[in-house]
Amino acid sequence: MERLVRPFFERYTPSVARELLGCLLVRRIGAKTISGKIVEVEAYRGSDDPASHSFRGATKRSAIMFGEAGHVYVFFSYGNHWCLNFTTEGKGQPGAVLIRALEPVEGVEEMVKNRGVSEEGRLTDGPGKLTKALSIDGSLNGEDAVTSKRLYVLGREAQVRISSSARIGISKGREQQWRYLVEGNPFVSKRVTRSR
DNA sequence: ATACTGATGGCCT
DNA sequence: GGCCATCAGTATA
Repeated sequence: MERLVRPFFERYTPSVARELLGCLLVRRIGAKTISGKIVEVEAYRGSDDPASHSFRGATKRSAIMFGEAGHVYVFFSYGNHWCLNFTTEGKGQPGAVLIRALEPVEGVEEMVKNRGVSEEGRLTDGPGKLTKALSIDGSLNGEDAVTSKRLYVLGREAQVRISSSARIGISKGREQQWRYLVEGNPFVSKRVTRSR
């Protein structure tokens, strides 16, 4: 499999999001490799998307979304969890794809250790869980996934069936069906849309 | 099975 | 002060 290149990310965010499904997310820490197939994502854009961090323009947190596509955007959520995104579109045109769930492929023992659990099940079926499993935190914010040795994405080998829904955990922008899942994959997040 | 809640911090009004 | 791109635990059925 080939690593995803810059032009892949420099497109309309929902298209990038759909095509990230089935790709392999790779995390390398020294000699160790942890990887998983991307099975659930969400697209976030800019001034047309009230659910996005970049809706009201660039802030210290969201500045990365306004920069070059293909970079890692990691933010701290609910005071407890890190969430992983890849930036999209062009400079000045903000966008990012949130990685919501993985199907573990390599380094399962390491994931178990990082998660601090005893069982193998449900290691990466949520955005906060997969960052913990892959040891991803704010120190990777801004990393260039096109050139990084620590965190990158390999293209998919086979076509996947995709279904979509409203995004999870947001109250505005629910009209967009910008959450994408690999149809029938058991590793997608189990939480259902809140009705707040 | 669903429903609610505490933890905990950054960002917004 | 209120609102979150969350999760694990507890309570209730």
